[in-house]
Amino acid sequence: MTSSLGAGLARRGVAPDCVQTIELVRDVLARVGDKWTLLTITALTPGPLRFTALHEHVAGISQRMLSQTLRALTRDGLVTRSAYPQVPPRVEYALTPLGRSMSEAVDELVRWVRDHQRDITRNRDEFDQASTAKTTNPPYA
Amino acid sequence: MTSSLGAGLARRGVAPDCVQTIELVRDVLARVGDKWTLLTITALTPGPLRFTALHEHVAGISQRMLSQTLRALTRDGLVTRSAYPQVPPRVEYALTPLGRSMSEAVDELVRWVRDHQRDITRNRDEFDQASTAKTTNPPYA
DNA sequence: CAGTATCCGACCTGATACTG
DNA sequence: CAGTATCAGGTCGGATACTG
Repeated sequence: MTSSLGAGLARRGVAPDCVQTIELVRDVLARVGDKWTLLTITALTPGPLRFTALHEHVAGISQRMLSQTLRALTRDGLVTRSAYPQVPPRVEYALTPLGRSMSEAVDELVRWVRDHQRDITRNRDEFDQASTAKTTNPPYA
Repeated sequence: MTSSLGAGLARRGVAPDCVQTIELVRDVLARVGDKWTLLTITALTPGPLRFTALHEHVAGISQRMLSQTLRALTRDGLVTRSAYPQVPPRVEYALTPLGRSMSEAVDELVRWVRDHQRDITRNRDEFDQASTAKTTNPPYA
């Protein structure tokens, strides 16, 4: 079996710490899957950046979302926030070793998606076409 | 560099198909990170299951959400839906080879999370404590 | 510069009820 | 059995305006 999640995670009555794990997994997965995290991490991969620089690199993000995303990443220890007491203020964000480590793990998945991109989009097209078709001409009819 | 996303994805002016890739990546990541997908896939890993069986295996899911999750997975070609024309109706869901393939890729990430679980929760605790502390006793003060 | 505060619409989710 | 329809509550994200 493929599952490092353990057999029967979805069953009722799994061990509490296993449940805790699955929740954290979903949590991390959800974070990396949210609208801006992946882009932000990618922007930080070459090296540290200041808030404004990030704001420019991650096209389309608002200050609010960037700030929020960075705080979440910092909280998890994936990114460091270094504030230098200057006027005007200067704050640099950088990936931590943990952050890079995760980034690499995520990259596996990124690679998978890239390798199977065609399959997925084709499947979607077929599905959508079939769904549309059934209104005018049901399959198997 | 670690990035199979390519350098500068977050920059303006990246190649269109690269943008398409990143969007699909986020899309897949978001799906796998949503509340029920991982649990559903895990439930299907041992073998095919009927709708009601899934509903029982994935504790806490509503019919609505299960139906929605399954449709999304089916659309992407990760799961097959086989309806047998009987009374009462019988519908079986199963992972496709593509679905298993993705499940394995995801498992890498799952393993990573499990391996770094302690780090993350510790980081969070420290961060939260520091945040709370600053109200009563600012750090570095 | 590096954020925070506020408002607001869109979307996601769960609960409940109904159907082929 | 295997769903869909509908509604209410909460959350997410963007736009805008303001601050140390």
